[in-house]
Amino acid sequence: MKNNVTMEDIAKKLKISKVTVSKALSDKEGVSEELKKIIKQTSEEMGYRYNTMAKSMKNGCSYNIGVIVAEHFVNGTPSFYLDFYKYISLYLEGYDYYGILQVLSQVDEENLNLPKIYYEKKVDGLIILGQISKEYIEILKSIDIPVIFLDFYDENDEFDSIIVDNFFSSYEITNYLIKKGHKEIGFVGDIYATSSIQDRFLGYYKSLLEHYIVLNNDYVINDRDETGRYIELSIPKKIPTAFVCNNDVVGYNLINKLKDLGYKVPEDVSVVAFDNTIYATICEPNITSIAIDTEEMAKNAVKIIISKLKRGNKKNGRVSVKGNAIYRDSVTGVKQSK
Amino acid sequence: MKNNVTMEDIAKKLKISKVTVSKALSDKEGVSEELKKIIKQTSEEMGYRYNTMAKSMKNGCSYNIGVIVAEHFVNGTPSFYLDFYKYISLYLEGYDYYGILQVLSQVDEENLNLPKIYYEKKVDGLIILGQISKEYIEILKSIDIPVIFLDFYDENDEFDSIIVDNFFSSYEITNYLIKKGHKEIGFVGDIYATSSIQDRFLGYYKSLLEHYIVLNNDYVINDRDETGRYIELSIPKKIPTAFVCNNDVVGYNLINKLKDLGYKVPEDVSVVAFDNTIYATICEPNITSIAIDTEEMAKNAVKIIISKLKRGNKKNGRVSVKGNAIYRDSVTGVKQSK
DNA sequence: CTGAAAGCGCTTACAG
DNA sequence: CTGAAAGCGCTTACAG
Repeated sequence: MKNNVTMEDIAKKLKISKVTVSKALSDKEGVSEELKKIIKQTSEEMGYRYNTMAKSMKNGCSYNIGVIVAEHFVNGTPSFYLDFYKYISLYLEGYDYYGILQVLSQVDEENLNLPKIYYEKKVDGLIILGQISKEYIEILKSIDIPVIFLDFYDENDEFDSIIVDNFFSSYEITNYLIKKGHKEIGFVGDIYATSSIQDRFLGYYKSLLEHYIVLNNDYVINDRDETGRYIELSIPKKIPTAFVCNNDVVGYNLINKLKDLGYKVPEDVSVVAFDNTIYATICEPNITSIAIDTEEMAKNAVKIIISKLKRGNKKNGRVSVKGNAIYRDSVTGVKQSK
Repeated sequence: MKNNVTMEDIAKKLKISKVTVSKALSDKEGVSEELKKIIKQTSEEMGYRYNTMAKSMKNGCSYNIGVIVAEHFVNGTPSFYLDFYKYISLYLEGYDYYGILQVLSQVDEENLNLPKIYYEKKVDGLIILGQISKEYIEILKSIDIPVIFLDFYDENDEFDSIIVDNFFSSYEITNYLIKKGHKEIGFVGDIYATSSIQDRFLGYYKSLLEHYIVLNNDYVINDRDETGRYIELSIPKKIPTAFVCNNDVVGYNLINKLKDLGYKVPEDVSVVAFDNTIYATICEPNITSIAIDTEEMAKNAVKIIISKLKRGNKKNGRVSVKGNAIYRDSVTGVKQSK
């Protein structure tokens, strides 16, 4: 079944040495153009397939990158982490590398078991996708191949990471609202809940500051209780003309709440949100939302890990990638509003 | 940086031969328990990691399985094919195999380029995820490693495949409706559009037949035009007490349509659908829907490809995996209906 | 421009 | 129970 044509076989057939075959096939110098052509042709005819593993043995690289994602991120419904992985493997291919996905089970994470692909030298580097426990980060330090984080960073900054630029994305979308004429702008989200909500709040705040708009605390609405469950939104009597919501679900809830209250979106109130999930599009009107730039982030992750492999494991620090605003129908200029 | 402890190093330290080390570490016989223990311990101390590649070289297996998915299936929003992939890599690990995902670009599919991972002998087998062109199937035949299809099958049955049992799933859910007392049951879907809709229709029909319920053609409602776009559903004057919808989106549309017409769901009309997507849960009421058993299908795919690797590339034929009904609030017994 | 030799880190017979 | 030898399929110096 398996064809096992090797360079040796080609060499024998052509009565030359396998060294020459090797050189010709990998376009190294030291073979006449003539011979090279013959070798390549014969190789095709014989159905030769390059054996990456032999090469790997020689230079001790597997040409694989492990992508580790904690179990709870990919349980249940299709996760956008798998979308990250898709782009990772896509860009990896451009460097002749391949991705090996390994789901880190709850048990392995708790027991601090390093991934099997590491112990088996299956991979030359590791991309950690999403958050993992502090303890696990700690043991990751003992690993002797490059490790980077994607969509997460460790507080001690020992590992390079690629993260969403929540701050800047929020700043930009708030700028956009202000450019549209809005001056009374609210923010929906528990600013103590997660660091990403916090950054989104801060970006919103910076935009206000830059435009000399005073932050009105009545306009900052909490969206969840201590357990993280969403709560009924309490809309202030005097309502702003626009809201920045920390995610689509909240945007969706807000819009429905506003409609119940008799407000029109976007005529009376404009709404923007984050994440560009299905909630942005099942909502009436469809919500202008900031999409995480999964592709750009994955591309950066690949670039960084490859450079660590090729040019030594130097520090790169954190790379922030801002989102893409997807403009839809939930925003209007404040002039036309009435 | 790279630690490069080899068996040889362990052997030297212990002043024994690397053969013995090899045997001890892989629990082969021919080493005294005593020595084995010492070897294992020393191996740990020295931070030895097994080099899979060397093993691979010896027996010519890469211990990787390629998973190929056509570009258009994973473009845009998170795809459930990536969910398949997650389970594939999960189950593969149980066999000490790993998955390498390769997205087959439109261009490569059209030009009939075999995956790079095949040419580079990176993988011992291929799982094709989702539909690919007839021409591509044809050139896949020239491949000398096992190839199987997941969620797709070729008409000529040259490859083993794991598919959704649309027929049986539909049959079961219709039985469920009948058990609930329904006798007037409609079907929503263009039965000429795709083979999966057809199978779902046929399963529904079989259930009717078995219960001596005559198929009423007025109850079979088309849901899309020739281009595949969804159309306005034309509800018959005399309405059945239940509907089987070929997917959630259609179920969602149907329910909204029924509500517009003044019917109550499920009080007046019960509705079931397929795929268990978000549309089933954003709908009021939430729709009872048949979820594709991604995990079971992936598990089967892995089992089959591994067995082809180990026990020779024998034919397995088609394996159908039925879905899991997720019961929600869109169905009620016909007795209570009024 | 061409090739003989050594080596990457294991495992598999085969001897002792 | 232990180990010397050969080999998996390449590539990398080094000679000629």
